[in-house]
Amino acid sequence: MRATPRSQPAKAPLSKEAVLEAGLRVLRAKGIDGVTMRAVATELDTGAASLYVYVANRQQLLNEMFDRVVSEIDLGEDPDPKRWRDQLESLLTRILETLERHHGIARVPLANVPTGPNAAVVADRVIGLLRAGGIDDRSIAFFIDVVFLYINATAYETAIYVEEGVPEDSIEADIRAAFSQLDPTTIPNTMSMLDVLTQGSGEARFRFGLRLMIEGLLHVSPPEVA
Amino acid sequence: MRATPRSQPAKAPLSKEAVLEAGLRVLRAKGIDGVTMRAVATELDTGAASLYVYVANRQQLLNEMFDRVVSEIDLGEDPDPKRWRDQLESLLTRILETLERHHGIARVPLANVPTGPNAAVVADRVIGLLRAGGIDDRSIAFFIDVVFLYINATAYETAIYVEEGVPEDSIEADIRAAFSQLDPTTIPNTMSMLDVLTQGSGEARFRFGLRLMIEGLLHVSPPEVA
DNA sequence: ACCTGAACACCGTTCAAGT
DNA sequence: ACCTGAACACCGTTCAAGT
Repeated sequence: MRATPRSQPAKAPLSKEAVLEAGLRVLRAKGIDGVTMRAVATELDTGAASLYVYVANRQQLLNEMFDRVVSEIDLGEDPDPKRWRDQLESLLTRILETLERHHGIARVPLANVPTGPNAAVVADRVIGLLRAGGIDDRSIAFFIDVVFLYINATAYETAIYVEEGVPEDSIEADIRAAFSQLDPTTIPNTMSMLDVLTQGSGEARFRFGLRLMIEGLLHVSPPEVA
Repeated sequence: MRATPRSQPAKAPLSKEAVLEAGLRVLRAKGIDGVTMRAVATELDTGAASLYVYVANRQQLLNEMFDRVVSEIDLGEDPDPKRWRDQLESLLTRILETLERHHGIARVPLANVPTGPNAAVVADRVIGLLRAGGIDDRSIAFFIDVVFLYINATAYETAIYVEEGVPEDSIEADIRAAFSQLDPTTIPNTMSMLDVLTQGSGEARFRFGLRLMIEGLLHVSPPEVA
């Protein structure tokens, strides 16, 4: 049997597509810090140098991976002025969940304004929901910035705890241990509400923050601009 | 002349203190990513291995540097129920400014709950101001989390732009350029408010977010806890 | 045009050896 | 006890050489 091209061990040819998929596989398996050029290359049975034909550098690889992740987000139903608040809160929560499912990918939009097509569509839907709620454009412009920063930071923080292997329930114990090391007279308020401070899941805290921002939007006057 | 210890070239003896100060000098000069064990060691005229007598590892060095930075924050006057909102907004803004003055140090509290003494005192003061405003403890507990996440993420984002040398005014042009690459029919809302979207300084956006959260606190019911 | 091995200039951390 | 050089196991990126 002659080794024709077709009978080769079937190593898939490289392509930007293949590089991104390999990157996402590595992300799922080892988290964002595990996504090194070498690791992605190994996943593709090649050397790190080969990737540079398809991506300019590691940062651009991560940027493109991010936009792929964002494409998974379900935009939900069209904006309905009667239910815009619920729709908005649900969409924003789905965004968070999608980012959290991809350990640490949220560091990417934290590090540079995402300009991929999918991210733009998601942001556009958020704007649409706010308009359905009758919010003025200037407030919307600022709100978008604030709320995405909040979502990304939340997802990134979650990823770090997962990466460090901190079990959710040990955080409370850690915090208590740390506070007990300090001089209680310098932090009287904290000491008098230690129980309350450590209550509530990350999810509940996130949703409370969302509600604060949305409710605030209904009571704060639009920002002045120069 | 015999070389007595006193007549040596006066290399300051190492100490945790000295290591932290060297770390902060490197931070000011090269940003958070420049704070490598080797760079800090060079600053002290020694090798990286020598630092491990005083700090367990790089992460702990950064943690301790962070608490030192936090010690610079001016807590302001004692909480006054008549002016608590202004006091709170000012304090939170001063926290942001202090973090922004130390390029990228905000990545530290984003990566692990800060448990140093100075951070605890600052948080305690924020709690005190909220109590002066009559906010209930459960809302305070969640608010603290949310607002510090917001501040840290804002400071971190600023640091990245500075590190990458992006001039503040080029961001608008970059965003416009990115949007013009996309299919306008997929982002109708965005296209119809492009001007508004790029208005406003980072400072103005940050303060708007703060106002949303504080105003929200006055209109949202306290979170339920299991 | 695409792919590759080797090299360059870095990292954090450990450890045996010195004082 | 403190300090150190060298080594280990990594990085991202470049480049000359191959096909």
